[in-house]
This record gives sequence, C-alpha cells and structure tokens, in this order.
Amino acid sequence: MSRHPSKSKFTGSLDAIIRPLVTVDIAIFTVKDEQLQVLLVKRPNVEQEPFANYWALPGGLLDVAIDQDLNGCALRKLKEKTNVDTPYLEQVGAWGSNNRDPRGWSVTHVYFALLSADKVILQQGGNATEVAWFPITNDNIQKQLAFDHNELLSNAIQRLQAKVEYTSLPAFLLPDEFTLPDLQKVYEIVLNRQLDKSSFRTRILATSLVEPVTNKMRPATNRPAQIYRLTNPDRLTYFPRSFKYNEKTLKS
Amino acid sequence: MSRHPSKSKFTGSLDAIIRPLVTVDIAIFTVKDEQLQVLLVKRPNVEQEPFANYWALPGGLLDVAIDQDLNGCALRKLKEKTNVDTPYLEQVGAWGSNNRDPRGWSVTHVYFALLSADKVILQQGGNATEVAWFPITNDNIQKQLAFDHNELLSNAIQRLQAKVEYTSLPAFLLPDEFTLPDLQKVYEIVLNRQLDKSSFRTRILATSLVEPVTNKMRPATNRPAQIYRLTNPDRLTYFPRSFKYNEKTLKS
DNA sequence: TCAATAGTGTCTGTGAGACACTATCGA
DNA sequence: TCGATAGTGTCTCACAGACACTATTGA
Repeated sequence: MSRHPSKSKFTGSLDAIIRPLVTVDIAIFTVKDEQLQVLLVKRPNVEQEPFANYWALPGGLLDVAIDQDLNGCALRKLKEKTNVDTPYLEQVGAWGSNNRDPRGWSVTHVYFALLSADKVILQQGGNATEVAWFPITNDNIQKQLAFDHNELLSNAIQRLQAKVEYTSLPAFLLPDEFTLPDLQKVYEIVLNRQLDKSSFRTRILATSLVEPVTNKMRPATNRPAQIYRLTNPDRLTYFPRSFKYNEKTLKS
Repeated sequence: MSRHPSKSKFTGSLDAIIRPLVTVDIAIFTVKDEQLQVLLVKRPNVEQEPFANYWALPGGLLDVAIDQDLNGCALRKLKEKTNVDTPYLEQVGAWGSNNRDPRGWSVTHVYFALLSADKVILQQGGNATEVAWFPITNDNIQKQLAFDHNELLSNAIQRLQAKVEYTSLPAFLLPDEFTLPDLQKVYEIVLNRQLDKSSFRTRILATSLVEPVTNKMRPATNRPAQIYRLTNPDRLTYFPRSFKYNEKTLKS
C-alpha cells in the first residue's frame, strides 16, 4: 500500500462522497486529593462554535495532515493539554450519528488515559481555553458537558472501573514509587468501595507486578511502609479472578 | 440539538477541513460443519477499486444520507449480506491511519456479529459480488485478505474468544432450541479446546441463562437430551469466573 | 507507653477441573 | 445385551473475603 496516496489512481471515485466529521475525545484521569478526577476544557465563546462556554472532554478534529493514525491523534491532543507523552492510553470505542453534533454527521473516537498527577503540567494557555480537573463523584461527573460528552465520559468510567476489578490499571495513576497501602487506596478511590487489606496484598504479591525498592521505606509517625516500583512499567497485569465476582447477568 | 443540521449556523467553518474516509466492517461469525466460520465477500474487479478479487470483511462506506448512526450502518450492511436483522452485534473498535487504504486517510469501525447458521440466507446477488463462509482454523483465517482486514479479523476473533471465556456469547451461534451438549460443543469450537462436561453443566445451570422446554427431548439412538431455550434471548450472561483463570500477565 | 498504620495468619466459601459413576435410549 | 451419549456425584485446588493477630515507628 502507498503511504501518502493523495494522488493515487484510486482517489477519483470517492470525491463525491459526503464524509462525516471525524474527531477524537479523551477522558484523561488522575487521582488528586483522594479523588478520581478527569480533565476538562472549556469551549471557546466564538462564532460558529457550538456549546460555547460548556466544559468538554479534550479532543477535536482529526488532522489528516498531522496525524498518522487515530492513536497518534489522541496522543497529540493529550500532549497539548498535559505535556505528557507516554500515558496509559486505551481506546474505549467510537460513537457516530447524525445528531450528536449540530454541525452534521460526526464520529468521535473515545480514549481514556491514566496519568500520575505529579507528571502533569496543565497547559492553561494557547487559545486562552481554560483547562481544569473535575472530581468524579458517585461514579459520574456532576456537570452538564458539551455534545454527548456525558455519555462518552460515562462509558470511559465504566470501562475503567470494569478493568480495575481484574487488572493492575490503577498503578498507572501513581508516581513511579509507591507503597502497597498507596496502591490499595487508589484501587478504592477508583472503585468507590473499600477492599480488604490482606487479600489485596496477597493478590498483588502473588504476581510479579511490583518489586520492592530495597532498603527504602516511607518514613512516618507509625510503622514505615515498604516502597515498591513496577517490575515492568509498560505491562498491564491481569489477576486470575475479579475482586468481586458474585453478580451474574447484565444487559446485552 | 437539531436532528438534520445541514443548514445549521455552525456548518460554515468546517467546509475546508479535509475529512478522512469513514467505513464500517463486520466480522459475521457462525458455526457450520462443526467449525467457526466467518463471512467474506470478494471485492469486485472494476476500475478504481483497490484489492480487486481479494476476499474482505463485508462492509464499506458510511452513507450519511441513509445511516442514522454507526450501529445502524453495521446492521444495514449485515442485512444486505445475510438478510438477518437482529443479530448479536458488538463494536470491536476503530482503526484509522493514513496508509491502511490506498485511497487516502481512512477510519474503519469494526463490529462482530453472531448468527445461527439456520437463520442466514446468503445474498449472492446484486452487483455480482461473491459471498461465502470461510472456516477459522488455529484461531485465524488462512487467507490473505484485502486492506488490513487480516488484522481487523484477528482482533475480532480475539475479542470473541476472550468474552466466551466468561460469558454466554456462544448461545447466539445456536438455533432457538438446543441441548446442553450442543451448547458445550459450540463453546469448544469457538475456544478451540475441550471443556469438562460436569463443570460446564454446573456453570450453565447455576445461572438462569437457559430453561428446559418441558417434555421435549432430542431423540437419538442413545439417551435423549433435554432441549433448552434461552430464558431471555437478548441478554448476555456473565459467569462468576473465567473458564481458565491461571495465566497472569499479558502485554499492555 | 501509646496511637497509628504496616503487615501476617487462619478460616471459610465458591466455583472450576478431574474423573468416576449412573441413566436411558435404539438396535 | 450393548454401544453410545446424557447426566450426576465426589474430591481437590485456587483464590477472594472476613477478621483477628503481630510488628514497628515517632511522639
């Protein structure tokens, strides 16, 4: 296949086809102040831009001149807002219809990213758009967002929570070095429920997810905690069972 | 939001944006001849159509005039090929890049559908395109497909197999009435490995997935089998644990 | 010594897997 | 009676959850 086929012999027949708008939106999550938070941007108040002054997921139009692929587009938009370029990034899905954007038929591609709060430098600038963290409470955001972004965010949260039940995803929300109580706390924040300490530790230590940083303890006014780091910072660990495994049927 | 916003006040600014091609491709699975099979169509041998005579996943361009949303587009294309209009349908994800289609930047939205073979009427007609079932052997298709469809299909198969480990998905590959040995057989075909009869039956009957059709047995030259049907034909059942749950880490 | 948090041990329950066993049909 | 497949019972094992217990620090 040709890489830049703009003058390919195949282009002719498709020029007449009406193409929908194609966008990417990202739910960027972090844990700050003992809460799961998501990054939102305020939409500009300018002519021809719908949902002026509404808060929205960061994202926007795919740029066929810049973006090589969909993931690259998501990474570009993430970097513009947070200056982070190697997050945990996962595609949640695509939503497309003739009525989700007043400008016409549009398809958006939703990603979620997980970041440690200490790695983010919020880019409050550029075109004067505001950028801020908002807490997720009761597994949702308490705010009316632009477009169908409430639904998109809700799906991203559900995906996140579902995978947290049986994977090491929350580790990507922490700094490089952390204690097991830190890790448990992040699980509890994302899942919005308490976990048992003993079974949590057994489960984590039964895998090779983390390794202790030898002779490094977190000092405190109580018993100090062993400091760990990820054995393989790019690997997602799957646990043999889900944390809770006693509900049976869900909607198709 | 306006439903048909072609004359909206917001349209003006976006006319200059170069938009990628937007398509939908579907991996339509069934079980026939004791094999998992996928429906493929042969690409036409006409001017300006890339990959002439290659087999491909059914699908193609989104039509903003006909399709209300992405799922609707997938259902339309499914119906065109199989005449089925209520399959199990699930979005696998989106793949978009500047080099996956020689005609230019394109995004495709991959779905998989599960059908009982007895419900399908293959539409061998119209524009003389060939349509046929191809078996999945060794968890893959042994054939060079058009575009990046080998990769798309491979992802659909992986998603299917992963979910079969802990859901009732294979039930959608069977006729309305079936026996438990039938159901176990379909699991084994999709997973490409044997399952233990006793634990399989315990697991299925511990849920309300199926109900017996009273006094209806499948006659045979041996002990006849009880016939069951789905308690709720549109519901997907999740089992408390995966069939196999002893592998630990996978790539991020 | 005490408060506070880190970390361990022990017991229970659930459900998957292995596998031997019984049941029921037609030929 | 026998072959073949349907269907059951029993035992083991892994792991989540509950919860009581011990360990280690600074103030």
